[in-house]
Amino acid sequence: MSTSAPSATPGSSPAGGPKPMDAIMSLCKRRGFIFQASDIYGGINGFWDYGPLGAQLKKNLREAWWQDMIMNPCWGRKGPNGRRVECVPVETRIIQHPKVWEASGHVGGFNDPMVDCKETKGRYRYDHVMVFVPESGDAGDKPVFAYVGDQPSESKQKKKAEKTFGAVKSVALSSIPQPWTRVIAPEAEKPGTLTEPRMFNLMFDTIPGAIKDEANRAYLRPETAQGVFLQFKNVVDSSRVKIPFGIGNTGTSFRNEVTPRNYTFRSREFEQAELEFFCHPDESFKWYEFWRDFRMDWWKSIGLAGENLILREHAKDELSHYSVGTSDVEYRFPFTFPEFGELEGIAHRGNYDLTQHQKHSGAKLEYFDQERGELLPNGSKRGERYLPHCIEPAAGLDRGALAILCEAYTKDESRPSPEIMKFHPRIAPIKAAVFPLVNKDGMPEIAEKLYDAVRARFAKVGFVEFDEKQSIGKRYARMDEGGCPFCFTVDGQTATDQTVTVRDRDTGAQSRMAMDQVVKFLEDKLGV
RNA sequence: GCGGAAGUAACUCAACGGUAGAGUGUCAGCCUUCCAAGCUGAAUGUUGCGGGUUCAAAUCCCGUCUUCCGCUCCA
Repeated sequence: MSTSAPSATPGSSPAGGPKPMDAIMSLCKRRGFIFQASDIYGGINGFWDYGPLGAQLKKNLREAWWQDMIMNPCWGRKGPNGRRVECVPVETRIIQHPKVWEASGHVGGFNDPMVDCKETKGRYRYDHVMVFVPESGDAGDKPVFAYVGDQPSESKQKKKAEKTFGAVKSVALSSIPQPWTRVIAPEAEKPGTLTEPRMFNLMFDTIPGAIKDEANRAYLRPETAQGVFLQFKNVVDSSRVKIPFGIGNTGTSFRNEVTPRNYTFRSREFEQAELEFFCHPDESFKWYEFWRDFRMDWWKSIGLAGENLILREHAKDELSHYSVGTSDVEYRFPFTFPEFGELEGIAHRGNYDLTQHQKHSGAKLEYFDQERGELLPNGSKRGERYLPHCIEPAAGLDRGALAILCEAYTKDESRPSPEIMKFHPRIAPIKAAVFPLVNKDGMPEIAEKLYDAVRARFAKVGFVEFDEKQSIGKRYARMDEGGCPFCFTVDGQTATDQTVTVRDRDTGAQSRMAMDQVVKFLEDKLGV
């Protein structure tokens, strides 16, 4: 039988609005994609675990990135220099020397309590803010004037304070009882615009070593990129790479997000897949465009095609201080709809990071390029010494997995199994399933044999399932929710002509094929 | 961080202050020759957690945690 109901468009609900996020989350829990971390203890804010299907889904995503970025970069596409793109991997640690994060700029004004001004949007270090009050210390109902030492606000506020009180003295903001309804912020006009002090400790910290000594404080990395810069010289010295080339790094990072929100989208622990591509400054912008375009194509290739994916070039005033160009690959999540949320940032970082680490570590990180410089009489080039520029495509694997889950979720009420996860076969955690149509007449035995063969061949890329329980309809439905793209069923005809049916998840349509063609069929469909 | 809403079985949800239930799923058996079909049965709950009020709390009160929504934040 062949039922091919019209399938809903992946990526949007039939009405064209956002898909129901609660239904997606419910399915993710029910089928073992995503669980809340420490669920039985009531959960922990900002942390999520993956269940059996989710773990394999994410592994497939990570593997796809590894293959297409490191082992066979850009599917063999030629770079702007007309040559093959070359990349190598590293695997660097979550914990590095604390000075790394000083050099990178991550340790700075963000580990101290800060107060914000609601009127001017100014932000001040709490312990730096002083206040002019009357000499007596009692301002009565009058406002008092906050300032920051050695800033224009100091003299300005002092004048105002003296006009109000006459003789004044200055005290720390922290000595004034909250709420600060009578405090006028440094650049503000109205009183009471300062928030209470807040800690912006973005980075998690820890103390390595058996003895707890503050002097040893180290941080859990907020990005994997820095590990690459730290090992740049070692990689160059040990692996015969030549500029231009990339170094990829994947792994867990931590950010103490102020407000974890939107399911796994803004988690405090998350996994990144980052490539740092080093090139000569003169060629850097071309490489930036190259990577920007490839990364967009890549996300499309694993199933995020459609209107839900966009490439957004950052405006000038949005750029980091070191970047001359940044683009985001963004996906229209149900919870951002109709806006988009970032999946990956492709940043031109110039030579900022290598410069910083060279300065802070004292190590020489320049690259000696023997293919550049004037031609010498002996036929070789003089060479050129420089700090390479860096293009950084930095993807969030958990965000990628979430986008894939959202994109795949399809509700089709016309199907007996209305909820279908339409994963791209390459990413699908379950690759195939084998069923006996009924649990008798020799069918289970034949099906087991087929299952063994398929599993032996494809277990390295995902689950291969065998299911003989309950009705065939329930088994198909289960596979639809798990996102298994192909189900092979042994039926009464199999014993006589060695054929089985293959059912397509997205259409429900079936066709018959020789049993010994099943492995070949899957090889083609799964691309392995 | 602020404001609002919610939290009961794996999922979706019921239950007047008075014995915690249903549907779905899961599991087992029977049946079954292609789509959550049928029959029979089973397991799963300190009602998020901790206090309080009460003879009695899923229910009322307080605290706390988590999730969702809106602000804020997102180096």
